[in-house]
Formats: sequence, structure tokens, C-alpha cells
Amino acid sequence: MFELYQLEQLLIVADCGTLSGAAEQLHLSQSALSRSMQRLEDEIQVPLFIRHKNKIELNENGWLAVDYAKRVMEQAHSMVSGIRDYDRKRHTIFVGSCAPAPLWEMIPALSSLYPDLTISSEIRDSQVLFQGLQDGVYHTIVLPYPVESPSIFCQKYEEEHLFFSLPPAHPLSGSKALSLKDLDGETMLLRAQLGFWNRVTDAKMPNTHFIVQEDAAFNELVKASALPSFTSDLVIQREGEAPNRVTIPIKDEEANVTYYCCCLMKSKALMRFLTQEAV
Amino acid sequence: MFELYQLEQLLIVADCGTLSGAAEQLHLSQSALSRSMQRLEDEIQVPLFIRHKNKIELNENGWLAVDYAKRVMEQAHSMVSGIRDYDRKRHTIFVGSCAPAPLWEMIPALSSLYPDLTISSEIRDSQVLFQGLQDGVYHTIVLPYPVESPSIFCQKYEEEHLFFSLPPAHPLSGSKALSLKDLDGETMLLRAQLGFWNRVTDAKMPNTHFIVQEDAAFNELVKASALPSFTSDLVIQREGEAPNRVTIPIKDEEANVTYYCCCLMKSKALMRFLTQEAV
DNA sequence: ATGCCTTACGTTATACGTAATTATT
DNA sequence: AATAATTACGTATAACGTAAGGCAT
Repeated sequence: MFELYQLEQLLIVADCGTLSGAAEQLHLSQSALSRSMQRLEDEIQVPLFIRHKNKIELNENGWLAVDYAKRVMEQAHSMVSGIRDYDRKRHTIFVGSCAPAPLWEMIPALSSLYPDLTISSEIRDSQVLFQGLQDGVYHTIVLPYPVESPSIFCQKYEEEHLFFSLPPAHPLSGSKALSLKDLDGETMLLRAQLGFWNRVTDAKMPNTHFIVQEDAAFNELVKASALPSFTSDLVIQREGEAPNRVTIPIKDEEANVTYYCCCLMKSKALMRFLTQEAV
Repeated sequence: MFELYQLEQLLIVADCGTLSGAAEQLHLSQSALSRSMQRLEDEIQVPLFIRHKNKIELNENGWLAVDYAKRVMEQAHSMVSGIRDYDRKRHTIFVGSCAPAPLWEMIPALSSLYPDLTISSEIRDSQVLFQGLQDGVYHTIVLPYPVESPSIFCQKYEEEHLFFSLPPAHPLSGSKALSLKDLDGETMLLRAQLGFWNRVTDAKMPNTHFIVQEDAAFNELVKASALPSFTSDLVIQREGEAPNRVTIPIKDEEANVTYYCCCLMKSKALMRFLTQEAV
């Protein structure tokens, strides 16, 4: 049987039109390539080239062979990528969360518990997460409500409480507590990728103009801006109090969420990280 | 990139379950196969085997690799057979005839005119031949009637006249000439693969019982039998008079046919054989 | 004790590079 | 003269076989 490297060479030869050009691309001598193509013809037992004295060109068989070779090489490459993907997935824990905060402790906890595995996380709507858990897209998900199902293991993870983060000069910065609607209509800064929190703000602050900023630049932007924004107990726990900002509790019950960590019952072992200390 | 020989080896290993068994099938030493599979893993950069101290087995990646490898090897094999088929067809003249007799001279004539080509012939119904000519299935066909079409080149080839071949003891063996219906109802010997002649006999001799015999054994059977059969001027020209048989002309006009040789106008050059002497 | 896999080491086969040859532009 | 392909010959590399070692049944 011929070998894949010969098919690769054939494709380059077809592309170049000359052996010498193809040989150069292949970092191979002209003569080596010439003989390699001869061996290919010998293997198939059919001429693939029309040989002139100082010119070689593909004949009809040759062009057909090129078509076949492309398909075989594609197959071979998709074999490599397919297996690599499969292996990667086998070594990855896929986590889906309705909000960013739970991931901050979960990912390190899972990493330290499964040091050989990769943790892949994404923030999605709760319904998408729930469906994805059942479809095997996620190994574990974090929802803002508990799930009751015999096939799903669900456990309370942590709470998060939303606060307004106001510049001291803001008219309401002296308040003890505020409602979401109290700031509705203003322009606010908002982190990107907030997950289900966006549902809350959209519902309760329909007239607010949100300037959405990626996580990385968000804190800088807040520091340099006089616009109100949000923070939460988990954010503060992670990043400390924002300098030059007043943190004011939000009275709405939507501002308080309890996260629940779920996985399929058969993967219950995964949840060991809940009972261990995070690193 | 890995090579096809490694995929072939992988398939045998998967089939055998052990390296030593596979190595034997592959006429290869155990150690060579062991290293070859290690190289395969190195190429894909993913483990394919679970290695115990004195046992090796495919892991999940490995089984997936086997699936892929099967497909790649199939592709490679179909590449070889596809190209060979294509090449063979490029070197074959496909001839279709409504009856066997015209082929007896045509095939040698074409062979001597195109010594590098293979001649493939078959006997089919006239409509099938006509369609096949237009579809490119046949390069040239022989019909029992002329064709008038601007895209088809058609030329008279030769005539054939049907005779009864009777044993001397047959009641009608003294006749000067007979009609097909004169023998209808008897049991007759008939060559297989007679093409359009079968239409004639079926139509005009509906009550006759035909014992059909392959060409090879037909003459022997006729010699040893007292049953009537057919012959023709072209058969006699080819094989000589049958011994101990009386040849009687058939009066029906269907017993006389003129063969026409047709090809697509664009392949008219093919028909040079018509103007040359047969070998 | 036998079977099975891996590793080390020396060998062989196969593909390679260099160079010479021929032919074309 | 320059470009391009093939062929001959010596070489290098990559796969191979043998043999040794470890481990399990």
C-alpha cells in the first residue's frame, strides 16, 4: 500500500505543476520526489503522469488520484483532530453557571480536586444550563434556584447579595438602603457576562442605560467614573471594597440569590469539592 | 503525520487484542509493533492504549481511533480500486450487440486496430443498447435496424440468415424451405445469449419448448441429439457445416436480418474498423 | 513456567541527497 | 544558458529483529 506522505506529495505536485517546485515546498530533492511519485504509480499499478523529457503532468488518472488523495488526507486530519478533541473532552470538567460569582471559588476548588483535568466554564441562562446538564454538555451547573428531580443531585452552594456602588457625590449616596427602581432611568456601569443578573436589572430597571464593560477593564472604569454601578458581597470578598465608592444595600428580594450546584445523580462524586476547602 | 501502515497495524491489534498475536498476523516482531503503536500515539499526541505490565488494551481514544482508521483505510482502498477502474475503462472499448454473430468479426477487428485497448462486449436488447450508446455505456453498438439521428453515425455492417438445422431423420428434413411455424410445438435446442433472435422465436414459435444451452456445450449437444435447432450463414461461416445435419432455409422475413453498426458522431473515428480487413 | 509487553542495541531496508545525463525552452 | 526530469550511486535515517528484563497468570 502507498503511504500518506505520498498522497501529501501528490497534492503539492498537483498544486505546483512541476516536481522541482513541489520538491522545494516539501524540503525534498527533485529526485527523491520523482522516485516517490514513481513508487506511488507502482503501488496503484496505473500511470498517473504524462512524462515528457523535461516536463511532467498529471494524466486523467492522476487528477482522479488527486481528488481521492484530498479526501483521504482530510479523513486522516479529521482523525487526529477528532481523537484529540475526544481526549480533551474526557479530561475536561464542563461547568455552567447562571452568574460569574460562584465560579470564582468553584473553579479553583475543582482544579485542586482534579489536578489532571481541565475546567471549562461558561455563563448561560438557567434553562440552557438545565438542558445542557441533561444532554451531557455540562458536568455540573450552578442555578439561582434549587432543582427537584430524582436524576439530579442538587445542593445549596452559596448566597450573593447585590449592592449599589455609588460615587460619594451621588445624590443617593447617603441612603441606608435603596430599591432597584430608585436608580432606574440613570446611566449605570455594568460588568459584561453577568448571567442571570441581567434578567433582574432588565426587569426592574427598564429605563436605565447600561454601559457594559468587560470584566478586565470594569474596575478601572468604575474608579475613573462618576456613574453608579453594582457590586455584591461576593465581589467585595474577592476584590475588596472599591476605593472612593459608597456601597448601599438593595432592598428588592431579587437582589438576594442563593446558588445551587447541580449535577447528574450518576456524577454525584463530582460534588466532593463542595465539602472540601477551596485552595 | 502517521502513516497508513500504522493504521493497518492498529486495526489488526484491535482485532487480536494482543500485540504478540497481531505481530504474528503482520509478519512482524512483537517489539517492532509495540514501537510502531507508540509512534502512532506520539503522532496523535494522545494515549490510545492502557498499558499494564504484561498486557495492553485500547482505551476510549483507541477505540475511536480504530473507527477512524477503518474509514481512512477504506478510503485508501477505494482510491486504488477507483483509479484502477477508471484507468481500465479508459482503455476499454465497450461494444453492445443485439446478437452474437456481429461480434465474431468485430471484436478481432477492433482488437487489431487498437491493440492497447481491451474490448468489452455484451449482448442486450436493442432499446437498452440505444440508450446505453447515448449514456456513454457503449462506445459502439450493433442493431438489427438502421438509426437516423444527427448525433449518431450508423453504417450497415453485415447480414445474417437463419436456417433450421435438422437431423436427417426428422420428418421435415427433406424440405426445400420451411416457415418458423412449421416447427412450432416441437422441442428445439437453442443457444444461450441469442439476443434479438429470442424475440423472433418467441413471437413466431410460441408453442415450442426450447432447451437453452451455453455456447460452449451447444455444438456437442446438437451433435449428440436428435432435436432440431437453428443455425445461420454466419454460424456456418464461422464453424463450418454441422456434421450429420440438414440445413434448411427459413422463409419468414424475420429470419433475415441486416446488422447496423452505430456510434456517436463524435466517436466516428472508432468505426475505422469497418473499412479495414479483419484479422 | 509460560505468555506478554517494553527497552536496549545492533542491523537492514528504504527513502534520501548528490551528481551526472538528457532534453526542452 | 537555464530549467526540468530521470537515473546511478553512495549515504543516512527510520523501522526492524534479536535479546534481555520485568511482570502477571
